[in-house]
Amino acid sequence: MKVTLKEIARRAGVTANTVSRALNNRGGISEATQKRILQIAREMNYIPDRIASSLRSKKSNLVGVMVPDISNPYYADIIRGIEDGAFENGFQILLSISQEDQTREWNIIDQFRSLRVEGVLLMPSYESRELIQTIADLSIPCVLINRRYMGYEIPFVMPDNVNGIRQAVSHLVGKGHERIGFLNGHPGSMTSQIRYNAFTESIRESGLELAQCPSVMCAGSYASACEKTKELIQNHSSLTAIMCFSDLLAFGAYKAIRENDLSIPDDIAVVGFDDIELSTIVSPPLTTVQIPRYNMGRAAMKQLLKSMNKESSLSSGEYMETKLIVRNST
Amino acid sequence: MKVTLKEIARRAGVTANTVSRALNNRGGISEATQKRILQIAREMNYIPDRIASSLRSKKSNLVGVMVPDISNPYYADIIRGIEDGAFENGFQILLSISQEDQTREWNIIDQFRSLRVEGVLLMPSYESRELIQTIADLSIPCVLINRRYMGYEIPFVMPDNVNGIRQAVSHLVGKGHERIGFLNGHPGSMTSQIRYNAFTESIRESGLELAQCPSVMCAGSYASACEKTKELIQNHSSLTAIMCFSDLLAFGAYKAIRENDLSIPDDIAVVGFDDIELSTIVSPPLTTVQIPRYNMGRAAMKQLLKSMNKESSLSSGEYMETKLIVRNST
DNA sequence: TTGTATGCGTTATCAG
DNA sequence: CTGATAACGCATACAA
Repeated sequence: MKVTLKEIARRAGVTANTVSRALNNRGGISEATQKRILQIAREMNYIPDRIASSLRSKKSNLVGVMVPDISNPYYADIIRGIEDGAFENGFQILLSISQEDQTREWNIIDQFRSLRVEGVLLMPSYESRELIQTIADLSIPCVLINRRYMGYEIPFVMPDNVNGIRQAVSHLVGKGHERIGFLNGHPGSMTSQIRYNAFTESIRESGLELAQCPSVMCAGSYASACEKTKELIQNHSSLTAIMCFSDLLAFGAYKAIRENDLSIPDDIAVVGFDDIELSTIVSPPLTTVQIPRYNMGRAAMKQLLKSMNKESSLSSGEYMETKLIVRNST
Repeated sequence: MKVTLKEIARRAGVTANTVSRALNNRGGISEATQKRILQIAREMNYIPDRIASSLRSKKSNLVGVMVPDISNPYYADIIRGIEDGAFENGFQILLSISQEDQTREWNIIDQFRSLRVEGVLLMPSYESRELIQTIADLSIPCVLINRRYMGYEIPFVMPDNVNGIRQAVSHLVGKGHERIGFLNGHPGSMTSQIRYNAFTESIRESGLELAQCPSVMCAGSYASACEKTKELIQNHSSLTAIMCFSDLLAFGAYKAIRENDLSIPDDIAVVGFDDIELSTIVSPPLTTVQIPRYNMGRAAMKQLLKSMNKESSLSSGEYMETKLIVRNST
């Protein structure tokens, strides 16, 4: 049978109310009785019923986390950061996978609301403005990760893409490269645009000729990266380096370069973005821009807690510093 | 303000009860009123309060899923299967990451109980017998994934490791290999034992001499695999093939083989286990034993639903069929 | 077909 | 310091 406050109260010869105060350490109780009650609760293997507790107190201690794809180690690390942050603050996360599917996203938000989450951490898909608008209208505390939406006063945490690209380009330029290609990601993604702009800007800053630094977009998959890289190097045989939107795409580039009987880094140097574990495993190990994923998760949770406590009514954004990791592909 | 049944009832000129029946399509109501109520509910943007509903109905529609590590794409696919299965049956999953940490595991179980999950899907760490015992004692419907515990009547879903290894060994033998090494995983893991036994058994079945087929264990990481493979090929220079516990370890073996200036597959063939995405990306693409991860997740969910409906009081186990994927490493 | 009364397990607000 | 009482939002049983 289920152990309830009432049961414990009966055994302890007090009322449920007193037991509740003892267990929640809410004071207004003598140390002796509290100790006795705690003892009895332990003996009876009591587990508080958070369903009931939430209903009455209107505090669920739940935070909703919506992530597009769990297979991607990129998100996995962020989630770990979020979880640790939540745990330390007595919150539990409700993790839901949207698979970049808008219908699913709406479902997930409804479920979050239905379970009375106290806040949400979102990594929304490309076009989720309406969703974000709804969240805002409902005034559910919210922090965006990886993306920001201009025109909305919603806090966000994302990598400093611009500086990351700049670090990579500077490195290549420092190595003497003057003809650098850019293998970009999915056309619809905001991040693609940001990184592309950062790339052209960095090229300009370095005094290189943009005309010598062509770029292509690919669908975002390994296979598409390989295909597009082939086009890139066949159309621009003078390229000596390729900057990639992500590590995964860099691996596609690896394949393309190899299949053209060129070598890395001697014929073409390659730089990735993300620093996933795999980057140390491939050969040659990939030079890449590291994103502090775990810390991004923690930072997001921290911001959310602030929002929830209404500490800052002003929306605040945070750009996380990237770091260039030099390995043997450059 | 929060929209409740009562609010809707007031607007519709009925009682909360009637609204409840309308929304839950529970019958005993005229089509006209139901329609009207649904309409009003939609207009008011009503979201059912599952906290309250659970408390009263004693049905949370929640299933707890405990997974050791979310970074591992192996688990990610299983989780997708679970989620899809849950979704189709009106359940939501509560996903928690144990990080193979026992304390955390206990915490997670307590949280599951606290939120009144109706069942749990567990991928427990090496030594969690006590935990499993507790679950059993509480008679919480439960299905284990990847592991089974002898002596407990708990349903499980796991890959057919024995046949998987057999498929791989047969393949190698068919290619003419007679000296096959086995790079095993973490010593404490049950799966390591199973696969090791399956390996020696397969070698015997194939008529090969076990003495020519040495095996080593490694800590389970990429680096440890590399190190142990070096030892293996240095101590047994006649080896022409290595069967690996997992794809990740196979990549460690790749590195070791390369650093010994040997080539894959000409000098040494390599077979992995799991078929993670990466296997197609490395070069040469890895021959490996595919585990139907997504379907394992679905199967586990299916079993759990059965347990929850008490359809089968008998514990049932399920071994999922593996499939050899031949690529260029053999 | 609909309404009324009751309780799920807990916490909040009083009063004692 | 402790107890009595009500309320959270919903679903169940029964009455009308």
